[in-house]
Amino acid sequence: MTMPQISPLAGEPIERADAERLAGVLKALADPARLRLLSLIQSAPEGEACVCDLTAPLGLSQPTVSHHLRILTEAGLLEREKRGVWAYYRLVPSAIATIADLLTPPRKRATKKAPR
Amino acid sequence: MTMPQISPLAGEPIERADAERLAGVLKALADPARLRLLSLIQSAPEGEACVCDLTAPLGLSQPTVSHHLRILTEAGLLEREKRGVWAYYRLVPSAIATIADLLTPPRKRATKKAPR
DNA sequence: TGCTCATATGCAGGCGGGTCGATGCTGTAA
DNA sequence: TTACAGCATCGACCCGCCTGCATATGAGCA
Repeated sequence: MTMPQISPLAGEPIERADAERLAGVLKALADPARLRLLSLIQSAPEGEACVCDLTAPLGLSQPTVSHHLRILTEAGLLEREKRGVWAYYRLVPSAIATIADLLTPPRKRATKKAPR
Repeated sequence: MTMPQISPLAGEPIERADAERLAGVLKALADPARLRLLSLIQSAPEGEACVCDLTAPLGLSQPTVSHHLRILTEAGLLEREKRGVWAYYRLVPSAIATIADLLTPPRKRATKKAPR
């Protein structure tokens, strides 16, 4: 899932393709279980966690947790590192920061001041 | 749809209720048609648009457009004003800014915007 | 080689959501 | 009052997604 380059809330209306790409990333975020996964991973020691650490606090089965982690990884929000038998997931901070920037109505394009 | 108060990507793991509220707002955003609606309304003259102006550029039927506008309004992203026969929609800028802030990890603002 | 544990994948059920046609509702104008 | 335009609601269809169970894969160990 590639990240859109233009902001949907500034200047020109966005095209269909850009809207679909951004919607794809937002769909990955728009799930309670996945939001909690991101939160759990972020707050874990070393900022990483394996599947076995995430199953219990979510109250979901292991296949379901793996499924959500896969969606988040394919969306570019998580990165996976296999160490031995365990698979460690960690956030990709620039990805989420990019989404936040895309959603922020930027006054910065052609104007004077950015009250904020 | 009330807005969550805490950031999902900072500090403590979020609770189920907060995750569901934030996911609800993100679900409203995570649709290509609705992203284009927000973009079209934002870029329209006076920053407002009625349904009849939005049907053609989206290529969707009028009931479908009204349906999406309703979802965005109930999520707190749009506000509706009836003037005569027309219903004018405009952005609620603070709502989208709030979502962007929730997604932004406060301490990690050092990450720069994606180049391009 | 076998065995076990952690994880991923396949499959199926059930539910929610996007879309449209038809219809109802509300102002506006003739 | 009647007719019409803009918009919302209703009903229905279809597709995608969340979930769990069962199973496959793969790594470490005896």
